[in-house]
Amino acid sequence: MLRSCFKVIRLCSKGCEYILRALMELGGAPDTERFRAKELCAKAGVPEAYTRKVLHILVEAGFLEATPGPGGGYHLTRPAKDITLLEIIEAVEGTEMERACVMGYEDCGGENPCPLHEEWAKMMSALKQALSNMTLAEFVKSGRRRRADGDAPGERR
Amino acid sequence: MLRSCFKVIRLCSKGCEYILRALMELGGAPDTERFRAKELCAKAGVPEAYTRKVLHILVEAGFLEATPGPGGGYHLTRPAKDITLLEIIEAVEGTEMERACVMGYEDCGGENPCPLHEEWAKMMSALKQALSNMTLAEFVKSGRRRRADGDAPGERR
DNA sequence: CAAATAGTGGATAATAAAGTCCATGGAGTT
DNA sequence: AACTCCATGGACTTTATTATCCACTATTTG
Repeated sequence: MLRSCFKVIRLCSKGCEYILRALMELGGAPDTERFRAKELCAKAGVPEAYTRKVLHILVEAGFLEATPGPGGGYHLTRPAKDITLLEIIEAVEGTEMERACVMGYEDCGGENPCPLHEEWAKMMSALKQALSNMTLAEFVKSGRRRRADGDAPGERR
Repeated sequence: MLRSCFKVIRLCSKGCEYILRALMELGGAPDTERFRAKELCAKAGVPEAYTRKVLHILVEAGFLEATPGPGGGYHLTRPAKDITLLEIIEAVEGTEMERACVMGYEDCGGENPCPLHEEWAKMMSALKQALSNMTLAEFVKSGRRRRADGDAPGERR
């Protein structure tokens, strides 16, 4: 193995990972309740300063609305059951994710696919399917089940 | 999107990408023929010095044998049709790839899975399946089809 | 209006990954 | 033995990603 070896096969960047972990902590009434970045990040055990940036992305993308000042915070602009994980991930990571060639060819696709193109395309399609089938509401709910099983988040690595 | 934004959803590291691209250039008689790192990397359009490291990994892993000196180079230790892509990728990347939690939880799995654990596990399993179904021989062959379609490798990004 | 709270934005630091360089050493050649 | 070819190994540089800091602005509360 290469000495400085990677986290290979990643669904998404750290930033995206963090926002997912944070959102998972939304808790009972994710639709209406306001939450503050500080608290949420603390609960989720993710770096606040960094995760804030991602929260801001979600504001710009229209998923969240931000209110400054005392009593402020973020809240969802639409019900959690109408937001899919795919939407969130794509908002954070961009939508080129499925376009990138696994083997790094710039021109991969169409009549000039890399040997893995077909398989990878299938894979990505299944992945998108799965992610678009899971709503934020469901996601938060299974997160709560997780916590209920007794767990401290903990950092990877 | 986060400004300095990643290549997300990666099958593997650059090093692994390079070795795949290089191996794809093995050409007609991948079983017997010796090849030199320099030529292969040039053909594949991948950075030689870096890819050499990965070649060496494959030597240590027993896939390749290296012969120094004039007329030397590398050659496969077993027929290309008996080597799967999964083997190669795992040799380069290590086998922990499927163990890593998508959401970055260290303790994900078993009775305490993250909300995406199930889906991701299915995905990874399908991926491994696909990669273990493709032999290096087939891989090289489809690579040749690719080149025949007229392409210059080109760098990503 | 002042004070406190929260998000915004930019600059910068730290870490990890990718990539390069060069000296070393083995293997054939003359 | 001297020379050349080619893989090896380690140190080093560069770039990308992750992470933090701090000054700034908006908004509510007293």
